[in-house]
Amino acid sequence: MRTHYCADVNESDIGKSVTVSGWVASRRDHGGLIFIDLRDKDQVVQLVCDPADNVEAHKLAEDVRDQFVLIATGKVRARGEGLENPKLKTGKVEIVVDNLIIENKSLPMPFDLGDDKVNEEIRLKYRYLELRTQKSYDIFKLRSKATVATRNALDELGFLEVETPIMTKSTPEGARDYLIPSRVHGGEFYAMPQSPQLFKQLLMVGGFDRYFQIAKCFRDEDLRADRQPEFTQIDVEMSFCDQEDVIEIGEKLIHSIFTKCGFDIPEKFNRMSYSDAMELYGSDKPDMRYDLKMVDVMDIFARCDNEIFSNIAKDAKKNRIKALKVPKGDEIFSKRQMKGFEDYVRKFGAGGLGYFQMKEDGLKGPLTKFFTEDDIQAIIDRCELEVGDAVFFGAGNKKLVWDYMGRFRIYLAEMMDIIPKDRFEFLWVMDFPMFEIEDGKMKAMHHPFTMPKTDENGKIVYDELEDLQSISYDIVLNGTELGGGSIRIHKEDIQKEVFKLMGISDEEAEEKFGFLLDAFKYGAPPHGGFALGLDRMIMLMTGASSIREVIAFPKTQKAQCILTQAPSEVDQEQLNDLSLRIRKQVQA
RNA sequence: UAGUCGUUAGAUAAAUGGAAUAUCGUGUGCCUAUCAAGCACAAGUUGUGGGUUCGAAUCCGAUACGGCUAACCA
Repeated sequence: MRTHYCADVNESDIGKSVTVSGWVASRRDHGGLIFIDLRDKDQVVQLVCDPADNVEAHKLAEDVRDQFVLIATGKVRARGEGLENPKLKTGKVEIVVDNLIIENKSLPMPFDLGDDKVNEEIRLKYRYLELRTQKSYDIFKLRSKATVATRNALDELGFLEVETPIMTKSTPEGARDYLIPSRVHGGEFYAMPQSPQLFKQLLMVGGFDRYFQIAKCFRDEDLRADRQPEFTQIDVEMSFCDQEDVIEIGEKLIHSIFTKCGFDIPEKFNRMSYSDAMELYGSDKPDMRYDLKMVDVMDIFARCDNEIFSNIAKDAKKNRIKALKVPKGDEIFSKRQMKGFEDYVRKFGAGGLGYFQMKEDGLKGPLTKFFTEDDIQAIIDRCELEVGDAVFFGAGNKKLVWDYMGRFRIYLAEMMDIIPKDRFEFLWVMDFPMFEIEDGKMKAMHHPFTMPKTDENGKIVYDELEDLQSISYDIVLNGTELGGGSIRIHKEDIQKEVFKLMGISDEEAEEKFGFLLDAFKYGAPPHGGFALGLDRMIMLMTGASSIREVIAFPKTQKAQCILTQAPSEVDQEQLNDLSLRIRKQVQA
């Protein structure tokens, strides 16, 4: 049908007859002479309809409107002196149309294509029109490049791509499942996978040695700017490996993907322990593009006259008093702003937010009166304060302090606009705790199949269960959790002990994961792996502000698809088939 | 569920309690070299439903919808 894509028409075609096709990006009628910018998948080429060249084509062009579908044949010619358009790749030439076919018409656009200020609801309702823009095309071109690079890189490293089921078994723990009612087994449900975790471990028992999958995953939790109910994960698992082997594969894969997508990133990434990440940055996914580290000042506050602080400082195990220095903060922020920061951290459970200002004549602030001169000097030294700096304090339960001081760090960085764009800072966060206590219950921090650290005899040893570490790692990019993984438990006795520590009974374990535990009885190899969030990766590569931009047909925060109106009610007949009855909500 | 911001023409925005405006788009007409071209003209249920008022886009309740955030996300 076509001889050229619009983008490919160039000076070497001058004098030749070409056929191009696409959508009208703009039409300009100069009275007698009509110009049409024709766009196909990405680029634009200019058509000229001149009655002096072809009366019929010109007559047809009078009816042409934006986004009509055209097939145009004509001679390529150089644009005259001063008529070139440097903004277009094809700006040095144009096509003089002698045969024009209006293949299809279009209603006027319901919104201005390419105007990203347009309400997202409208853009999503007409998502297919937004996809027609160059910006969208470029995003999905990059996404495609990334997935192809993934397949090539892993193929070269000896990984086998295997598909695992979408209709599977509900596994409690973790996020809420999306359920699929069974017709054949009334009252029973399949679950959609939150990740192919258990299947990939079974593939290791199956002897495939190295597996990967670009896997759709489903989680029924509330949506965020970087979270969708269905998302894509690059899922990787390998046998006979230790942590270093897995990290090496992860770095090779990420390096290969980013390189193929045109980004220059290092081959090896920095590492940080989970506990350092929390103590220094108040986050298990610190953004390393800027500094703003926290400093511990609990010992100094223990000596102050303020009982609130000295009491908090008494329990060094449970509590923290952290200082966050903001270079030149006293010069940047007004006193009013500094007080306003307190409101920000209160939203995340902080009792308050103390601050000092470093003035010419020493440290000032509402809290200084509680400290001796020596201790004030100690604070200055510990925080390395210089004139013009401000320093903020958070005190209380360590998890709370980490959380709100960590958020405050990000908030400050955004406010001061010190986050460099166009930079990729990768970081491995290592040695996550095995368990976390939630409502007095021991919960797996990663998942219950994560290998805890053991001694040389393969025994789990710990003083406090909370301090027991696991062999697990997250890969963090610019403050976003790009993915994570772990070495898995492949021995029955360790798995049993972990279940026991978590308070999961043998019966419960059997019922929930019996198939996996059975499989491990038949020679499970040591194995481990990781998974990378593909959507988030593309989001970071393209600088998109929302994950919805990098998903072809995304859902809104209420988990609806505005385009198809899903979810929707179904026929009574379908419900009967599935042995389901809908309990009607009674209007109050 | 809560906090917060928002909802004005097809789109984006403006409007001290007193005539609803602008830009783009759309339609019609004019125009032979523009670069989303220019000129002229044309078309409006202020999300919905109440209230206060001589008079409401504006003030006050209510409600719907959307964005962001929190709880959730092994």
